[in-house]
Amino acid sequence: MQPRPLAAVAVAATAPFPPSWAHQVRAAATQGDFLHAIALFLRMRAADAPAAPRSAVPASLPAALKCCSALGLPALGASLHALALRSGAFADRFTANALLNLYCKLPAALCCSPSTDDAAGESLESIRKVFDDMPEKDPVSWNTVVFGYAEKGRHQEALGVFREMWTDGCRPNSFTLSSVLPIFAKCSDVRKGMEVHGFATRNGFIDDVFVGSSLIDMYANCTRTDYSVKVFDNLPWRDAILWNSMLAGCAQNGSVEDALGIFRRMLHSGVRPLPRTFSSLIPACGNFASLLLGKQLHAYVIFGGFDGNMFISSSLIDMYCKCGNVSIARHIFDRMQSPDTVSWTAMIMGHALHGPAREALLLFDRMELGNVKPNHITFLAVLTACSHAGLVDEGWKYFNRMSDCYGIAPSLEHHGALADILGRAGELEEAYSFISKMQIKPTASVWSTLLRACKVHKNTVLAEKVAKKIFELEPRSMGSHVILSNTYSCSGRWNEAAHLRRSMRKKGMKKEPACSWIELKNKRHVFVAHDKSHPWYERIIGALNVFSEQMVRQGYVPNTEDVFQDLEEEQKSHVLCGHSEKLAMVFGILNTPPGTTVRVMKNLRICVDCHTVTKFLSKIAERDIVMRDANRFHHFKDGNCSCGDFW
DNA sequence: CTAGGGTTAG
Repeated sequence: MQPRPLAAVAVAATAPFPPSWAHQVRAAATQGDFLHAIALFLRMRAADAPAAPRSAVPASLPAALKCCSALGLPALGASLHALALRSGAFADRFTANALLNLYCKLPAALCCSPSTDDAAGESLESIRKVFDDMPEKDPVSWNTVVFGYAEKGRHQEALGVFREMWTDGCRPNSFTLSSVLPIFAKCSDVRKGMEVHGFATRNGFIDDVFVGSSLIDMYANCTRTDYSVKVFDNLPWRDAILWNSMLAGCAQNGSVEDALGIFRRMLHSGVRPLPRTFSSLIPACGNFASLLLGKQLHAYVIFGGFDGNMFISSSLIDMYCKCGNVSIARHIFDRMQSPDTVSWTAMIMGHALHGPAREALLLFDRMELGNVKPNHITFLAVLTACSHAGLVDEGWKYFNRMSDCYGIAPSLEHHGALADILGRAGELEEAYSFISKMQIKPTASVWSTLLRACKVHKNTVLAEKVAKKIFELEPRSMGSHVILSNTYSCSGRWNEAAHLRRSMRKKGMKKEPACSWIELKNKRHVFVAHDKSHPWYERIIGALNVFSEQMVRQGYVPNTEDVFQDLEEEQKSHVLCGHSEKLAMVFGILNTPPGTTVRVMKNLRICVDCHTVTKFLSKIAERDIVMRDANRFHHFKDGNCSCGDFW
């Protein structure tokens, strides 16, 4: 925004006393002091001031309308609309454009509509009506409407106006492009996005930072970060938001390394990070499950004075939970002044995944008492807690509470969670009939929670019935084939198990290789099951054998239930030795000082034998061991596990 | 008077 000293002087010279009302209103609005601006405007009107000339209304209406949209004041906006029509100010395109903007910015819920049941449609109508009635349309008018429709999710209408603008002889500019690009980002339409990219290049908009960041974001949303990088690298200069778009693009596409690289380049070129830089980076770190990286970023957040931002705190809570340190997460949570729904949800989910799950339910009760409204994800977290704690009655209670008290309709995921609760608790038939009676068509993943429960509770008959349902929906479901085969193996039905494995091979299905990893001194060590080529393999197996002698003296019996192959018992226990989580865990114990907590991550679920062994090891080696599998966290301490052997 | 980037689940 450029200061206009000469114009100001000119206005002041002609006004009754300087500076004029209109000038003051505009100045306050420009500075973002919307309340002050609107107060001034109203005072001017109320005084019916002799001091205020007739020209003061058209001169300050655009600013006043801007305040209404910024502050969300629909009723005042509507009366200004009437004033614009009465006073003839509507003929002024600045006023008309500001009115357009008002109807575009107001959320549907705030739109004053006599019959509130169609507030959204009402606001679209208001936009169209103002637009059609405008005496003259300029590029700003077109851009405002395109943006407004796009923002309200009316993509087709927005693109319609975009085309209409062409035929009306108004050329799109950088504003238009940065309103249209997010549409193609949302629906992942790279082809259309590239057409816009081409247009921007041909018409000299390619160096515009707004167009640039929209392009970067569009390509990233279409999983084409390679194009995002090209756009980014070709820009002549980059502001903080551009760096952020590129960083978020990498982070959302799962490349933490690239995101961190951008972060370093950003710092290196002297651009100060914004709060959003961290709320993009930290979740990526959490998904990468790197506690070391996460802690470094946390340190940066503290030194940079970014703690206190709710987005950042929530993402830190989630990151620490996902990286296996729920107590730091809780520390951050307890220090937040007013955690919002997301913060509570992240913390509840953290406790649900780490156990004791009761803690999650206690938090939920506190959240309700504190009048923070849970949402559908909060209930997923609560149901997860019930599932992990085996609380069937509580599960039903929360499942019903969701719609009864908060008007949230249970989604497919909520149904899946409840089915999981019933199944894990051994109420297999009830789970079966619950899934069968769902109003939403159950997916293979809902059924597979029950299949897993059938395996745990050794109900082969029901397992076959459930597996049939799954294979109808998803014939190549790898996990379900494995579980069914294991269910057969468990009950000694080797022929069926073998048959199933043969048919899997015929279909070309390969089991995802199990792997576990551990971070030590800024380095991640990955272990694949039975990978003898690992330089530490022999030493790890040697140590494992020493431990296992002690374990056997304390009553350890190998549990070969989860061994997929049909082998002799001794061979089976040999197979167990090579499991990746054991390799990673022993590697951790051998390479860290006594007393250090060992944190292991695994891509699949932990097997029964590894769980037992880890309990023994936590006692024998006197270590706290945190193990994250595909489903939850296990905290092993003094021979016990936080999951209570129920997982 | 108009435009760009973010947090919670699986």
